[in-house]
Amino acid sequence: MRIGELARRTGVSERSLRYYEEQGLLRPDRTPGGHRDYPESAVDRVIRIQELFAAGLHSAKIAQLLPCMRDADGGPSEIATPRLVAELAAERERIDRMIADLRRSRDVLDEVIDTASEGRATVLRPRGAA
Amino acid sequence: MRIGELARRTGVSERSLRYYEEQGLLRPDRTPGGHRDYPESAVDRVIRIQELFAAGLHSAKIAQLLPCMRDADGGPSEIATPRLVAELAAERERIDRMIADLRRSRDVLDEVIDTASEGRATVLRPRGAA
DNA sequence: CTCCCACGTACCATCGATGTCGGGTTCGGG
DNA sequence: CCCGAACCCGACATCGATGGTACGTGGGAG
Repeated sequence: MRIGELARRTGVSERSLRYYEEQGLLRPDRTPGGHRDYPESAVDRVIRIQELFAAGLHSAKIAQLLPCMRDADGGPSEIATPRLVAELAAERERIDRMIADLRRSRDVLDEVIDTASEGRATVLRPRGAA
Repeated sequence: MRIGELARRTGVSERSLRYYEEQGLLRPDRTPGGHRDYPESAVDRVIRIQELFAAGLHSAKIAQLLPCMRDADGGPSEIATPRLVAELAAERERIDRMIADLRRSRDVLDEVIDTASEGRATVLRPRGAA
């Protein structure tokens, strides 16, 4: 399929798809005229790329990681090197820490939201200075 | 305390502390000579600011949020407006989605790491909380 | 009074993914 | 053949927090 359809089906802009290719994350064929021609599997791949970006991985790391992932087509086409595995383990721990941080921040937001709810009740039923 | 000590105790650069002030997140007193003079409570406050930044909140929203938080000094100095509460609830959901995404990405990394480990000698891999 | 470090302000640079713009080319239906 | 839509490419802009630089000043110890 061409870039327009892939953009529509993934929700990712054409600009970003070209950027992904520039970063080595996608390698579409080209029509004789030079237009990009993506296989069906590109849809899943783009979605996975987006997830990894959301996890804070940089394009360079994703580029190393992608060939080691189980593709929709079958098994991984490459096996991660020990060095890459170490880096991924580090990313894994970073993600764990990030999840913990996010949980704390979420709790903070909950506290403020709760306090505001109580405050509103207090406004309706004043109880003296606090 | 002055900015250098606060930077040392929080691990946040002086540059960032000045930026926080510029964004209305900190309002230190000034010495007669113009140097910033922070209260002891600024340490906790800066740490909280960092957590909120890590959660993806922008400085403007943190500026609104901070006065509504329970301070080390006592209760919140302000109560969140309904409008702010709505925005915070939206942030809360965004954080929830982010956590879910991060879990998925972590699983992806685990899969790659596992695949790489198969066939090799058993590798000790930290098994964090699921 | 003099040092010198810590501090002040102001400004420009950086990172990475993405937006945007402009000008040129390909494609496919009529 | 013609036209408009879709595509290509290259280059510049953007966002936000932070780093870094340059240059001037406060402040405490000697």
